[in-house]
Amino acid sequence: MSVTEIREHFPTFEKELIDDIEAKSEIRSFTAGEQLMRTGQYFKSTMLIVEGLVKVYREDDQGNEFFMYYLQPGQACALSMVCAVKQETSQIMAKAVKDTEVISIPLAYMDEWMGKYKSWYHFVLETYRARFEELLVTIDHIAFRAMDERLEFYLKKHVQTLGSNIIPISHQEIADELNSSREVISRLLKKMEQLGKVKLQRNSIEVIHLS
Amino acid sequence: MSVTEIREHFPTFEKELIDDIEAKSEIRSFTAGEQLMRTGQYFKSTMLIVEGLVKVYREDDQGNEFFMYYLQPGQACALSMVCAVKQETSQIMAKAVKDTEVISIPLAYMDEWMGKYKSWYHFVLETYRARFEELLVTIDHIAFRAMDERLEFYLKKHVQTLGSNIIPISHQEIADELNSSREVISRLLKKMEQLGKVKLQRNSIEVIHLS
DNA sequence: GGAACAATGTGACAAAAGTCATAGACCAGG
DNA sequence: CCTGGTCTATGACTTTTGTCACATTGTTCC
Repeated sequence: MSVTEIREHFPTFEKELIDDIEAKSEIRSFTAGEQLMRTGQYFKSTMLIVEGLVKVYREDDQGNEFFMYYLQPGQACALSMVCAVKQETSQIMAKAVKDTEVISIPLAYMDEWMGKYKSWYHFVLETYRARFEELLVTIDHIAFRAMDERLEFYLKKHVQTLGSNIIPISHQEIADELNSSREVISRLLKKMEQLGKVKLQRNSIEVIHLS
Repeated sequence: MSVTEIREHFPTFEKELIDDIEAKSEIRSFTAGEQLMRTGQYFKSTMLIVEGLVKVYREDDQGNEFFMYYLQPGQACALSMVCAVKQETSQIMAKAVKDTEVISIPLAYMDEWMGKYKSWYHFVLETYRARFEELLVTIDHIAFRAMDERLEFYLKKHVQTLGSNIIPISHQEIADELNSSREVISRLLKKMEQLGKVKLQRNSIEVIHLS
């Protein structure tokens, strides 16, 4: 991991912090589909995303999963930070969607830098705030919105995150992530296609325009 | 606010921190039913609960509200902390359930103490973690559970929080907080009464035993 | 090309939750 | 003790979502 690369994705970090990161952290790579984190796991480090895309989701005892949010380069997993400090276990799962590189920072420095580097302190707090807000938006949707609206929101978010209006995903996968059933998603998608909002192909959805 | 009182509710705080709090914070009182915080408000301070009980809930554009969690003495509002740092607006509402006293700490010290007092630093992070976890539990419930289970959970939480198995609340209020309708809640409660789980009175519910 | 499999489409039905209408029960103030 | 207001009960109905069964269409790999 070069200084330039770190600076590119974390532009607010001051020089000394970047040096410290370079000296003390470790790069870890995950191939698409690999788990970064699973329920019940203890953390010994906190992770900053440098390359790729990570999906964060919740899973209950019966194996139902539920999509929460994506992490992109320049972001960090709030839970790995917050659990790290108290040595608590995680209640969420994270999986690499694309091939992914993360900076793995040992727990000890996480604490030390909070006092030492203003930019690190702000980064950590901003990470908490951003994830907290995302959870609130998630709650809004599942509490207040019906499935058709949630599906549109889900597609919109994917278009933004992937930077492409073609989403490579099956109806079954969407159903899992929204905790619904395949038939329901298929029906809603078909309705959206008739309204000209999307175009359906096998294993992918082309988003034309959403409200 | 006396040193003894602060120490009682925040036993982990070191002596110097308590002195600082005493010197620099302000006590604010709210009567039952009063709003501590509303959507869109800017924060100039962060609040620690000393006495009473505060309900934190979410509200959407159409005025639907949605119960998130209670704050009790010894706890703090994570959002007031996290928003404070970035001067962002809040997306939640907080209301005093009982008469409530809070320590109001100006934003400036919040930051300063993070570096200065280890116990403050840990308190803040633990606050984030705890609220984050509570949000995750909330998401689990609305995503994975049906209304009957959610209702039981809601009642259980109230019994714990209030320290009494008689909950003074109307069916309509419960319906609002679970984002359901009064009739649905009435029907479910009636079913629970037939199963011997609760006893219904006007404006209150006596919890006998929940699974 | 054809077998085997994955993904999608669709009708019929069930279950859960929301809505509407209406009535009775309870309570507070005059 | 009557009256208006709030709270609760309940049947009938609609809508949404979930489930089941089965047909159809692509895809992959011999």
